[in-house]
Amino acid sequence: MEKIYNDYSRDGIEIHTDNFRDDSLLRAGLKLNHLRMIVTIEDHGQISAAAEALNISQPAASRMLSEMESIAKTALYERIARGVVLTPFGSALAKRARKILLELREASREIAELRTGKGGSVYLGAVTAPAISLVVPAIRQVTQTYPGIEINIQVETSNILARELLAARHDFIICRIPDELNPRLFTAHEIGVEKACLIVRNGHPLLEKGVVGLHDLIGRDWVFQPPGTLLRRKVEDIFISAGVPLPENIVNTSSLLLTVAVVCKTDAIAPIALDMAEFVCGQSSNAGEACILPIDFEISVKPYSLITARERAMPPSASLLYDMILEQSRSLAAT
Amino acid sequence: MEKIYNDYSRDGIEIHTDNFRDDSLLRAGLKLNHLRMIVTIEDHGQISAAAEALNISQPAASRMLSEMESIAKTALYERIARGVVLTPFGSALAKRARKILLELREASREIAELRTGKGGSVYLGAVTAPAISLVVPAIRQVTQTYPGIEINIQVETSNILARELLAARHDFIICRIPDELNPRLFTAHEIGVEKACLIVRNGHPLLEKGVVGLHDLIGRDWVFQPPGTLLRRKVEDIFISAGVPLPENIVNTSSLLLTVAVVCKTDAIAPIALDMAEFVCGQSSNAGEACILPIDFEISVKPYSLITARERAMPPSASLLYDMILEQSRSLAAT
DNA sequence: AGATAATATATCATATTTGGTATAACGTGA
DNA sequence: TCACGTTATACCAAATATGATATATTATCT
Repeated sequence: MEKIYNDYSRDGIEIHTDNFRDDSLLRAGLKLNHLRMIVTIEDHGQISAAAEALNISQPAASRMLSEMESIAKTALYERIARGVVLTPFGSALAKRARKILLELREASREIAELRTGKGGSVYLGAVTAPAISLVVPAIRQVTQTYPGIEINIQVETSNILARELLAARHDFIICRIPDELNPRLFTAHEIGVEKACLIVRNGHPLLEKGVVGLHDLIGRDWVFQPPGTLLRRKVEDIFISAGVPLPENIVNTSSLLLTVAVVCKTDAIAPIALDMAEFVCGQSSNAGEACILPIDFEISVKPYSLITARERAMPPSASLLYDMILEQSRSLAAT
Repeated sequence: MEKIYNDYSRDGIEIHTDNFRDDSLLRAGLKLNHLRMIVTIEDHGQISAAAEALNISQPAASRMLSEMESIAKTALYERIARGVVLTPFGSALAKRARKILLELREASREIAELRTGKGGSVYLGAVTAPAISLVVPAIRQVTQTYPGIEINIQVETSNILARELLAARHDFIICRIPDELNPRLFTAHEIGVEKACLIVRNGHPLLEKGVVGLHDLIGRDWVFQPPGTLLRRKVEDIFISAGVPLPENIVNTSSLLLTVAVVCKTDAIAPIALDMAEFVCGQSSNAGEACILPIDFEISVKPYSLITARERAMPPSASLLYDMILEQSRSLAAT
């Protein structure tokens, strides 16, 4: 008989697990739908709501939960005022169940990718800067290796992206890990620092100065993102650290388009991500009328990382794109 | 209704996955026993052998496989001369199936641990040196935190341990990754270098010299492990590099006990792992008649690492012991 | 105490699963 | 061509699952 090779070794050495016959949950009759049930119970906190989400009647859901308790030989939930809450046993099982169902979903995805002969699909999110500087070049590369690959990119804030990753709607993300989320949930490789710069319109008076300093910026007009945003606080910190009065004439907007439009048509100064600025100032459009103001200080914001959820499966296509982006960031760092 | 907290965040922010309703394998009726089937087929290469392993008849196994192909909408195996081989689709599914079943087994283990109130169980393997220098101290610590924890340690060579890990019979291992296995299958943290030293009996003539050099060792009697072993090759390399003739009067044995016995009763010199030597020379037994020979060179063998299988689940008790060993190795490195 | 929201249990009907045995079909080697 | 090893299919019986409706029970709030 031809030898069956696993990919454990370089030269085909067979390594077998046992066939899981001793697994008590398996032996007792646990089913995949039980796993869906407990995950849905954890999400909704009510048996009737979970039943609705799973398209079964409430008594059917209740009985399925009782079945699970017989299988696990322990209480998995208890009633509270309005609904149920999982016990530590139930939570432990729900956590595993979620991972199992995610793995199964990735199996579905992988088989679908293999079956269609396409290059597969990838779901990723990125904050704006690396979306442009890293993802776009890597996409160009990967579509040559995987003709027909389907790439889904969400460009959003780190807070939103991190939650989408945890909710398993992304394979990986490029952003920073928000302070209010537990960093142990993630695996992160720092791949860049999100630098910013100031842009002004072509012909702006400050451009005649060569390189400008903080003091040259006093009393000027500004376009800023809303108060509290990261970039804005960073610029404010630079002013405060240097003992320079904060800008006073400010337009507030979170829209990059509006920011650029204002900058092009007025003498306002706007801080934006360096990668974004290089993109904007290189376009042969109205936006091409803006340019980067040479300054004698640096605006660094927090680093961003290539982030996955811990112990999360990734299909081959996503792994490939991940690796390409990582490589791209190393190339950029080396120049 | 009381808020249901996942452990995603520090202050209880709910993040929901969808309820997996779009998962094509799930919708099409995939069952956990299908997963057992395909894993067992991959392991055995024959439907009749897999049927036997799963305690069902051959026709039942054959039909189950056909069912799976209907569910996956693709061919998962093809017949060969004697038995079957998995297609790339089948292999992809088997890989995921194995992970799912391992996760489920860990769920069983975790629930059993929680239910019995014991400290849980851990399966680990270690090569001899760190088994003594790191695992024993960590075990002392962990049994205080987890009274009743059940720890299973296999002390073996790296080749054997790595295969046992891949076969999911260990939670983690401490050894080096064998050259013939694919290192991408593992996650490794280097935690120590397996240093070796020379031992001689108390009263050995060389002890009168204070610190001895390579030239002092010419023409002496030796006890070595068999030709080709790591430590022996390392010592031979040291001699060759210094242009010193290799030892000629050699006893070959892989038995540590025999090695120590010979050293105690003759003027032979033996290289053994430093951690082992410190253990051996500290005993109030016959072995206590040996001591470490002060030498003016160092015998380093390959580093050893704390190793897990990639993307493998670990129960809390195993994670705790893993972390303790890692901490222990950092403490040792800092002194 | 009563109303309300939610869960638990009983019962039923129908469908599905699951294992077996028997045997046909296939692929290979001599 | 035949023998052998292995898989594939047909058919059957029994068990199990799965959903529903009806209604009992529980917990909380007013």
